[in-house]
Amino acid sequence: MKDYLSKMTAEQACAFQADVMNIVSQIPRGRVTTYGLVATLAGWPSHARMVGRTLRYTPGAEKLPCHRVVNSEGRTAPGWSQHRPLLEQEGVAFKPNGHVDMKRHLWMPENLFP
DNA sequence: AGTTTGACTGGAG
DNA sequence: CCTCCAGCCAAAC
Repeated sequence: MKDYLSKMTAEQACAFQADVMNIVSQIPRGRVTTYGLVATLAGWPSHARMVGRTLRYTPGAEKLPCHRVVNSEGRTAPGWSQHRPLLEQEGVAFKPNGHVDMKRHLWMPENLFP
């Protein structure tokens, strides 16, 4: 479970990874979410960077709609030229500044915070 | 064992 | 809006 006082064990890291994959796979078409939010949903707040790493390096992530994950400001991943086009072809609107219009596309599960 | 490195974040300038 | 920075934390050096 959440254990902010010690490092992740191999099992926790694996579970975290699985949770991230599971959460990302549920993002509806044409919607987006953020790294930090995914980390929180997985039960590990403050691990946004870990989410990014998981989506980039974990085999199997390519099958997921990982392009529907952007940073908290609605910016696309640096060094990934296809990120923006992939979203645009799903109907995601970008603001003039090149950021995703989060107001319109940010997705959150229904039963997030009881 | 100490340092650097990010598909991150929020705030300052 | 942009860049820079401290805080963040597991992984890779």
